[in-house]
Amino acid sequence: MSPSLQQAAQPREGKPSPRSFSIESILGPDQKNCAPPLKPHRPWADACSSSGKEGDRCLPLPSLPHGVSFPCAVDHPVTEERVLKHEYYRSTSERLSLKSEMSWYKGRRPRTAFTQNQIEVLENVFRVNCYPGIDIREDLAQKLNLEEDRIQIWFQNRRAKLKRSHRESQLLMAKKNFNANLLE
Amino acid sequence: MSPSLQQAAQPREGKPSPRSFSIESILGPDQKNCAPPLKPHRPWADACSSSGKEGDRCLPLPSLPHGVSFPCAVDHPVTEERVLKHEYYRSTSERLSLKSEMSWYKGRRPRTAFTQNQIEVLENVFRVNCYPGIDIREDLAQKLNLEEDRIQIWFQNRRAKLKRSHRESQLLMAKKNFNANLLE
DNA sequence: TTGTAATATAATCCC
DNA sequence: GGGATTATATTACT
Repeated sequence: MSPSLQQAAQPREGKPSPRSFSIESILGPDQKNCAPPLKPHRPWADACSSSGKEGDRCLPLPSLPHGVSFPCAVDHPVTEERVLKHEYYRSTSERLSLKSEMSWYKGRRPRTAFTQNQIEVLENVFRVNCYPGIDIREDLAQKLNLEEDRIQIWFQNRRAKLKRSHRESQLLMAKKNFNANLLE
Repeated sequence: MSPSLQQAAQPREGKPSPRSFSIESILGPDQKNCAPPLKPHRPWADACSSSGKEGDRCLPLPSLPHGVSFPCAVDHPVTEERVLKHEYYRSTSERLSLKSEMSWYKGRRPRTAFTQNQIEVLENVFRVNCYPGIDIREDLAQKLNLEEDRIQIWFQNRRAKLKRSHRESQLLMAKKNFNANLLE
């Protein structure tokens, strides 16, 4: 136990005001049934509500009218932040067999299909610079008629891919060397 | 040379270009945000340098078939040579100039995977106080068997996340109100 | 089944 | 501390 920090929790920054609480009370008894973390972060999803097409079934969003204030000292219900994605998916797994019902389970941006030309340009840029700054990305976005966000994600994934492939080839080489040594 | 993608070329600013690539005119002037440099103290990165065992976290590095270089920043032989000696750019001020060419990042701490329980506790504390002082963090660290540093970073990221979600829901509401006004 | 766009978040840089 | 960005791990779609 650390009795000393019951409420010694005073940030020297003097920022927000914590209340008195003990970690024990938090760590303590029930730490199950607590809050599901996370939030969606899907800006494009609001298109659903205005399109009217499959609007209301688009998101598993709970009540959103949330006027949560940021300095989170007191009463903010983190709980409402989102319905946990995986749980949601799993609980509706039966429905997934029906393709026609799929649409309402997607809280995900529709996968972008890059054209051959777009990929070519991106690859060429990547070859020279795999960390394009914001201005380059914007420029590319405009020229390729893509959102800047797609570009950024693309580079991110591309770097990951490069790294992966490199790692693999390294492994392969290591194995080769290993075998070669055995043969000596 | 890539015949079909000249379209991407838009000489916005003149800058030294590695090659006669048309696209590189786009990315020539890349200033910042390129490769993450190194931080002074990273105990966990020890294994990375020099020793034969290239940690999996240490980036894919110049151990490719010699002569074949990395697709990124290929046109900087000097750089690549330097790269071979980790200590070199790690300790020199020159590393700043290498920054934009260093696409590989060596000493990153392995990503921590928190357990469900750790997250629950952290979330619970966060709900009460999202700016825990050093003493609380230390206590948490001890109780959750984590480094205090992990805790601090967690809270930092958690605050960022909250802020983001708050910002987004505000935006959403604004849009809704906007649409509602249109319908009146 | 594979490849990869998208997502979530820990770690890092820079102010 | 915050903002922006990166690396990384994972998910899910084609």
